Amino acid sequence: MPGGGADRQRRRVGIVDVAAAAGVSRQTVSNVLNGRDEYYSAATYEKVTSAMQALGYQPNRAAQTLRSRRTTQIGYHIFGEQLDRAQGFTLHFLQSLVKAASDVDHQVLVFTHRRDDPLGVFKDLVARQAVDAIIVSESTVEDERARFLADSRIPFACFGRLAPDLPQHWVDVDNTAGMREVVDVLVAEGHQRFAYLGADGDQYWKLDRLDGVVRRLAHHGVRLPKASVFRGPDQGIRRRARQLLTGKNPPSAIVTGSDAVAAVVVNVAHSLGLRVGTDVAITGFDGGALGLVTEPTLTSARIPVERISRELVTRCLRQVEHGRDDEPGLLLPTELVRGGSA
Amino acid sequence: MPGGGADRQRRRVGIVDVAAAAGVSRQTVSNVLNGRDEYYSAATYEKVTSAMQALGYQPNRAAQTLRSRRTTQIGYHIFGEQLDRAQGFTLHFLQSLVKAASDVDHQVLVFTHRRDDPLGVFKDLVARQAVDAIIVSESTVEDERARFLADSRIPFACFGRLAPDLPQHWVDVDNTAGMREVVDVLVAEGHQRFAYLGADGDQYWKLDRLDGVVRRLAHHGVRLPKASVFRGPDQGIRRRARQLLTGKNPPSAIVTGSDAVAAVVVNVAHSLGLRVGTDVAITGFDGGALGLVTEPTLTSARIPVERISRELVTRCLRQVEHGRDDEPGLLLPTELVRGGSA
DNA sequence: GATCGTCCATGGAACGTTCAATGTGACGGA
DNA sequence: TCCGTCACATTGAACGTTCCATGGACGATC
Repeated sequence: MPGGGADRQRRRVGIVDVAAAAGVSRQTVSNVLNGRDEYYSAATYEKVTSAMQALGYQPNRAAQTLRSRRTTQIGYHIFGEQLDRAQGFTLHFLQSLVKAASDVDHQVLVFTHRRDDPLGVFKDLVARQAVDAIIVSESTVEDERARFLADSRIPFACFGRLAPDLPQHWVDVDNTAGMREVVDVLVAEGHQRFAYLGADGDQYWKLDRLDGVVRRLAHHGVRLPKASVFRGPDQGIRRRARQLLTGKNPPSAIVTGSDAVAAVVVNVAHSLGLRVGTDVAITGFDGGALGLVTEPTLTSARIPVERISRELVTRCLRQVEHGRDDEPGLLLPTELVRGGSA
Repeated sequence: MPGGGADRQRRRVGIVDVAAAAGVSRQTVSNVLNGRDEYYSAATYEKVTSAMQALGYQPNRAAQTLRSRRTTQIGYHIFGEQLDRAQGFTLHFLQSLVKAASDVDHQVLVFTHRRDDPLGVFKDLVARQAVDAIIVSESTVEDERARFLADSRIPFACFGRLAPDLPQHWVDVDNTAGMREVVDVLVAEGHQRFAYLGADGDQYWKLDRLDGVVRRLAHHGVRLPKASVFRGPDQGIRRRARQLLTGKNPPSAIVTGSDAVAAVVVNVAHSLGLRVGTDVAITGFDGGALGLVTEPTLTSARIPVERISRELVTRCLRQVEHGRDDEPGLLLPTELVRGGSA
């Protein structure tokens, strides 16, 4: 093999190349890389970083992970079936999660469960060192995924409050308080005849929202008749909204459990020739993009998605770093968005 | 240190432990793991797999990646701004992508670009060995991301057709053909007065859909007056739909550019007291979940999301394995979904 | 009986990084 | 002079796997 084209397959530039170029040792480069500033002087920092720049060095994550046992990846569990109207919200949340993770130099790995072994993936991902921690959304109070993760001592955080006997690694929205604000606004504007429409399903947050409305109205001394409350699928919502608005003594304000439901109700009201915001007030819950494309825009309780993502990521990292996290669960307030619909 | 609690920090079970338990060498275990069946007998396969089972062995991905230079991860680029109605579709697509990837033992890493350096992330992910390949959706014909990836010799695949001078690593939907089918159905049912409503934006697929409608109607000898064509934002759609339906000589069929637009138009029609599917036909494009929650369900051209995801992943893996892929771009037909709206 | 090919299996080295321990020179106090 | 301390820098080993070259057994062929 004489006369060979030497650099037929050039080696990737690694930490040793940087070390050589900067005239220091491997470990020093590593220290600079990991910001252990008590171990190097300002002068060496300069030498090392400029050598990195010159060589176009990028640390190899596989090697870092192998040695340090940290992946800088967070798993996000996404349901395979989620085909309802919550899609807009879910995507928005995912986007903000990716953003929040990248702000602390982490990536998001999206995964679904296998049908035959719903919980297996969770453990596999960690065992095989694909992720450091897992974020679960739409968790229930007695979430089996959370329980499994806790039992397996896998760092995790849930979007959705957890039962007291579970580790309190959760962040959630104060649905009751959010509805309280919404009701207060409506009452302040003089509304007296209310109705509530929401999606079906027994998720606690759906129940909480209704509950918040009921309680707050009671507090104001306003009656919410049984017949004016309905939770069901989209078609049912549509039918019931029409029924309510065309019946005798129709509600002047319809509070709904989500922006998606509100959008449907707004359309029904339009179809009846009613001016939304004037003839009838309609409110939503979410405060996402959907509320901006309806006409008029929705008055709603905005869920602080960005903050939630940040907090979830923080909770994960604390567990990864300290092996535990004693921070209690976090209940975040919503922010009232005043649109034209109320 | 006598009398020590020996297993205070037990070593993770690795390939050597399996080898020892099975009475074979490391490499043999590795061969079994990677399915190199020409290198081991059925008997050793048995021994090895049962040893793995017994020890609960999970291969360490970091080590595998480091040595083999393969991550079994695919990057998916997601826009930070995507706040329009396409959210439902995007999430659906992501789900199917995760599924398609996991069918070939790969994971999906979701990432966004940094505002200051939109293309940097693409290269970084590959250089740092976070992903093997990248999937780009909503690509334009002259997509700069695609060009960058091609120049950087990074394996990739686009959802959206690419210019001929770019590598043809793309899969797309035949929008024109899809609309052809839709129009054919409407014409067959005797419709003569048409209108077209679609979202604004100059993405080629939006133009293609309109184009498909125009051409096919011409083919049938049906006129589509300029005044009956409109592309614009949601509010504009709503206004124009009302205008069309209440004007003199209203269209009997409204073709729309997407299920999202169709849903809006359906609502407008409802609001005017029209029976959708009887008084006026309305069609969509996507065939996703949205078309099922409207009432009546939408007649639409279904985009074969699952197939698209599979093909995209396949294209990526071919490039990763062979260093290249000469397969041409793939234009997939839609599938006509007959709902009650037409 | 030497040679070859096939089948299965093995051990050394390497992937690129961080951990853990050790070294060095300067400085100050006893 | 000796020792301890501090600030900075270095070296050997390890992480857990796959690549690569080689080895032995066995049967077939010359």
